[in-house]
Amino acid sequence: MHATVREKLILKLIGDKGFVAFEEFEREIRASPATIRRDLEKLAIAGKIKRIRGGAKEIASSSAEMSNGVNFNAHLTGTPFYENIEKNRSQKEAIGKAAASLCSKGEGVMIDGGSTTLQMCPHLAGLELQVLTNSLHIVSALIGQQGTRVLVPSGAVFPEQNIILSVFGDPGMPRFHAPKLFMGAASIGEKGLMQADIVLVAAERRLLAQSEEVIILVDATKFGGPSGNVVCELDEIDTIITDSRITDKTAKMFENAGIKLIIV
Amino acid sequence: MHATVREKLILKLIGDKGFVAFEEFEREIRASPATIRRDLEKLAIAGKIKRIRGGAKEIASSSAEMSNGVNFNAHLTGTPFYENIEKNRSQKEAIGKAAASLCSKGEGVMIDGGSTTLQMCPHLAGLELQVLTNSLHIVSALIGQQGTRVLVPSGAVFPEQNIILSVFGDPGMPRFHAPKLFMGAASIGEKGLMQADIVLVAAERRLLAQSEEVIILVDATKFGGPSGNVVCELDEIDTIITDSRITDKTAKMFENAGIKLIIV
DNA sequence: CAAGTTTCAACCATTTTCGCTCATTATTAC
DNA sequence: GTAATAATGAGCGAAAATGGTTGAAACTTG
Repeated sequence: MHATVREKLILKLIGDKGFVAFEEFEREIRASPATIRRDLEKLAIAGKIKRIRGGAKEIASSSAEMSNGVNFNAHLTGTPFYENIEKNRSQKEAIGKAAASLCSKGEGVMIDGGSTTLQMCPHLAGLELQVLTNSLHIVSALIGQQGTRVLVPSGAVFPEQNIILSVFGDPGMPRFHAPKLFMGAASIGEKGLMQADIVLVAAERRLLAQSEEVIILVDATKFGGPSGNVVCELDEIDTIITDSRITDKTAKMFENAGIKLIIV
Repeated sequence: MHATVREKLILKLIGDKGFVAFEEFEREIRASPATIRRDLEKLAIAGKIKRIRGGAKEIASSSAEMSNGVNFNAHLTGTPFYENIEKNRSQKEAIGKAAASLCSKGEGVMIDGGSTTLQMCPHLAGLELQVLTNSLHIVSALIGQQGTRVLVPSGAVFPEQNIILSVFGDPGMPRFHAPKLFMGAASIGEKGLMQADIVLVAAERRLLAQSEEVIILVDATKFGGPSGNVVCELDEIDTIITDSRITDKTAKMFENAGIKLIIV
C-alpha cells in the first residue's frame, strides 16, 4: 500500500470518527505499525491531525476540550468553528453591528479576536478605519475591504489561537495608540473579564495597555460563566455591548461598576 | 507502443484514480520501466502530473495542500498571483525543495513572499525553524506546521501584495536577525535583482538589511526579463537557485559576480 | 508508590524505487 | 544503403521507504 493511499485513509478515518485508536489503524491499513506511526507523525507535523497516546484525533476536537472559550482554532478545520459562529449567531451579528456603529469615520481602533468581534468586520467597510489587530481571523475578514487599513503588531504567530503575540515583552506596535479597543470574552462576571486560554490573556493585556476606551462584546450567555484567567477588572471596562437576554440583576451590577451598557 | 499513446494513457489513468502506482503503469503500458519513467518525468516537467515516489498523482489540490490556515487569499482569486503559481510549477517546486534543504534544524530564517518561495514551505515541516516573513501567503502556508515558529513584523497590511510593511520607516522587527534570507524576483540580470512593484521593493530592502546570507529563488525564465525597480545589486547576493534551463552564458555571468549557483 | 502493561521512538536490516549510464533498436536524413 | 539522431531497454549504485526489534517512557493497577 502506497504512502498517499495510507495518508488519505488515515485522514478519512479520523474525519469520520474524530478519534481513531492505533489498533484500528493497524486493522484498516495494510502496513507495519512502524510505518503507520511514521505516517501519523508526518501528518501531525503538517498540522493535519493531532497525535495522542493510543491513536490520533482531529485537530478540532483539541480545542473543544479547551472548554468554552472563543474557539479560534476551529476556524482552521471547519465544522466546530461554524458551530461556534452559529451559536447565538443573530445576537452576535446584532452586537457586532452595534459595535461598528460606535466607530467614527477615519478613526483608529483595535479589535481583539473572537467569534463576536469577527461579526463587526462586515459593518466596518466604508468607514475608512485604521484597525490594529493581533488576530489573523480579523485580518482575513478585513483584508478585502477597500479603504480599511489593517495594521498588525510584530511577534510570533500562535497557531492554536491564530494570533500574533510579541514574545519579547514589548508591545510589538509601539507607535500605535487607539482610542477604542473592541474585545470579546469567554465569560464576564463580578471578578472581571475572563479568558480560558492564557495566551489570549497575554495578547489582550497588550492591547489594553495601548487603549483608552475599552468596549466589550459578549452575548448574554457569557455572564457568570465558568471560571478562567482574569484579563482585567471591571473598572477597566468602559462599555459592554450585549443582547437583551441579560438579567436586570447583572445589568445593575455592571452599571454599579460604572460601565455603560448597550443592549441590542 | 508509441510515445503519444503512452502519454494519453498515463494522463487517463491519473485522471481516473488521482494516484497511480508505478506498478500499475507497468501493468497497463507495454513498455519498459525506464521508458515509463521518462514519460512521467516529461509530463511532470510540463506540469501535467505530479511525480511522487512509488508512482504519480494529479496536479490538483495546489492550495488544498497548504490552505489549512486562515484564508487570506479570498480577495485575490483570479489575480496574477494564482497564474504565477502554475507557471513553471514543477521547476518552482524543485527550486523550493532545494532551498529548504539549505536550512539547518532549528535555524532562524527569513522568507520573502512570492510564488517560488511559497514552494519552500511544504518542505520546511519538521525542521523546527524560526521563520520571519512579511508575506501573509507564507504565513498561511506555514501556520499549520507543528514545530515551525512563524514571526511577522509590525506594520500595515498591503492587500494587493498580501504583505506586511512598516510605514514608519523602521524595520518592524528590530530584534530579529537571521543568517539566511530567501527571496524571489520578477527578473534578475546584470543590473541586479528587480521587482515590478515598488511596494515589494520597499519590503524586500527591509529584509535585506537584517540578513547575512541572501539566497535567490528564480526559475530560469526570469533571467534578463523585463526592466523593473532594482532591489539590490548582484554583489549583495550570495546564492541563486534556479533550474537547468539557465544558459551557460548567464551562469558564467553570475559566477563572475561571485555568486554560488545551485541548479536543480 | 511500586510492579506490570501498553505505547512509543529510535535504530538497523531489508526491500523498493529512482536516476544515471551505456548498449541496442528504431527512425530519419542524405 | 548508410550514417546520424532519437527513442528505448537493461543494469547498477544511491536514496528512500518499509519492517522488525529493542529499550525507554507513560499510563494503569494493585
